[in-house]
Amino acid sequence: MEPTTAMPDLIDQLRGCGITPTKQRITIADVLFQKKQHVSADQLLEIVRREDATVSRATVYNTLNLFLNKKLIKALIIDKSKVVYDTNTSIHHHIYNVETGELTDVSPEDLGLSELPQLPSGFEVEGTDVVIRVRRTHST
Amino acid sequence: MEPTTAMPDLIDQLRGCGITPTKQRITIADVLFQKKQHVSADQLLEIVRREDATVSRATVYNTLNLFLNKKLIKALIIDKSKVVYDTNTSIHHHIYNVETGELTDVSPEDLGLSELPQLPSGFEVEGTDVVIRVRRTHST
DNA sequence: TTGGGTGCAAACTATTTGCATTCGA
DNA sequence: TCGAATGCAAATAGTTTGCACCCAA
Repeated sequence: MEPTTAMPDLIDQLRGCGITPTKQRITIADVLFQKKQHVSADQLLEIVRREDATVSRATVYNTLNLFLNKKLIKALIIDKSKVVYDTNTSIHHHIYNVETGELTDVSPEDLGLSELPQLPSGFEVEGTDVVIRVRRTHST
Repeated sequence: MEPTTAMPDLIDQLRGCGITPTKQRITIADVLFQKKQHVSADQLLEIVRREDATVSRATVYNTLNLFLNKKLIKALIIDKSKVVYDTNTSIHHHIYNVETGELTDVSPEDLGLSELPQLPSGFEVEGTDVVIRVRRTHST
């Protein structure tokens, strides 16, 4: 892979967000947005290193935080010490298979969560996190 | 406070759950269920130590996990590394004030989240976590 | 009495940070 | 070139664990 010469779209996108497109950041962005999925920092580090073995754990964390600040990704807290990063930044929710760890997106409409409770006036909703934990019904 | 002689209800409740009511566990349960609120492990340790200075951090964690297993409390993950424990074990959701850290309960009815998305058959819902993050609208 | 519970400190996991080196523009 | 970005390792925060001592039954 030749990150600096290849995938100019990705580079432009980063630049457009005011992010200096370094080799590691491009590789990380490539993995994140290519394999559009929910990844933990550790999984991300592992995958990224398959493409560029020189990327450090610190850089992965720094880059994730950078992308978070720039709203390129969302952090998703699934469980105590189980954080995954989501490249889908539109409003949506999640179904979490507690047995397999599999995560599925749910659109707000499918949730019937159109109506929020009336908040005390003077407050605004910053975001709503919904995680539906499911498991396979065991016919045991 | 004389935990072993006072509050026999609490002791009976613990015993009823198959929990040996030790001095520390009674104090912790007292704090948790008296000040019916959402507390972090650290806050809990601090409050508990005001009643009994000899309680160790490890015991607080061990007891919280014990109570969790016995379904006496629920863990509530609010933010990356921000876990609070909730003595309200009925189905309900939360409004989180991101500025003050204040947590408010919301009943499922108030959320209009009566309808869950149809899951693939063979799955059952284990639980649904909803956190609505709010902030005061700044009239700046 | 005695096995489970506790306190302490060390271990562990996930993440952040300080600093010297390297790289992009 | 030169400041920003990186890698490394050490630091930090939150939680768990091993082990000797202690206490509830």
